[in-house]
Amino acid sequence: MELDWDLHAVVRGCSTLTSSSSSSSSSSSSSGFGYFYSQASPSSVLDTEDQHQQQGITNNVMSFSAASYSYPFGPRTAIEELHELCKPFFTKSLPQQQQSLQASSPLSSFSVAPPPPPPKPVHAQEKQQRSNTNKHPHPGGDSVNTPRSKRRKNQLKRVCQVPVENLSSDIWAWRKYGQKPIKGSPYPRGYYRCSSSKGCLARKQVERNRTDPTMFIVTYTAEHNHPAPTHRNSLAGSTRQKPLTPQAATATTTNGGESDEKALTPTKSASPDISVAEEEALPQHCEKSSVSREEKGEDLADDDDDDEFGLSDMVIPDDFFDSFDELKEITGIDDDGIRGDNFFVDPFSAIAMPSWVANSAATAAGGS
DNA sequence: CGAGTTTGACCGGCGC
DNA sequence: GCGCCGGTCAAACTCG
Repeated sequence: MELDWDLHAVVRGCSTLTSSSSSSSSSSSSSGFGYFYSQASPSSVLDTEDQHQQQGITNNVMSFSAASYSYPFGPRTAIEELHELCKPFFTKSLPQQQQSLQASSPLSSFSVAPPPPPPKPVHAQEKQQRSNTNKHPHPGGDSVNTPRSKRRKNQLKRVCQVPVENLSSDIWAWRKYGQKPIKGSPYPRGYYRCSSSKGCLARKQVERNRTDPTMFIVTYTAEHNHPAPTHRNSLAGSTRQKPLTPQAATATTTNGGESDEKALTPTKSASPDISVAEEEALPQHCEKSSVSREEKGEDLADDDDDDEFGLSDMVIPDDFFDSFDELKEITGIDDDGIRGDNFFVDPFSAIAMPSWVANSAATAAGGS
């Protein structure tokens, strides 16, 4: 309504922070990329909403200042770091060969779309669906697969904080299905669901950080249950994107929530925020540490299934590896690992912005 | 015509 | 139990 920011409903550059660092990190707002998982368990932790509103996102988000970040454990390669970060989320359930695959192609995890577990006897989401479908037997086919899930506390959420400059798009096609003003925040929250697959439960919420308008808070809910699209041009919604002008991009990123969204987003390219593969990877390897469901046991089981399923079905776009090559050139990283400090100068922009991605990001940002 | 966005209404979780 | 507020639906609309 008032904002165009939703166009930037893009997450990229998920920082590779360890959970330990998250616990110790305090706040840092700017150039970092933060993320955290909300724990919507019944008893504890504030839900992300509350966190945002009551404490300010930066206090709760593990912000990551790329420029200043340094490894406490001595020289490591980015790949190793990624592996390290991913371990908790992959090794547990990964078959041996998949693990080796991951090792040989570290970034493969970026394109993995851990889908929601297939039908299982007792599943939080399923229970959720059941109850929802019972209560809301929406005739529409869409609603059958994506029942209203108002059981917030049972939802798995992964929250990322993305600086404006790191906004881009992802390989997934997102369709906006709603936007609401959030109490206490001058900026509305946009609601997106995956439009790549009708049955996909993946959703994300995008809102501007009220304490730092230059940051966007992206909350992922559920997982994709299908492989990532192999080519951007196959993404639904991309047709709406218009060439983005730098001015437009600036406007969208700097106009706080107060700006008129419609004015800024005449083309309605808002949501097809297409982001890089890593966006998807972002929640995963960035920090699958905070899963929020009522029952952690279930969480683990579900995650296992997710990972396993996702990897088996994973599709890695050719462009993706091309992009990685670009990254290596840009960062000076060779196959042996990181060379120099520049890798973390803006690791996400590099990783997340391969040429084709950069273009789409610009389109998305501007199109909005 | 298909796919996406906008937007008001509805529903239910959650806090008091 | 009540009310607030977040999440979702779905009709209407826009755009290519």
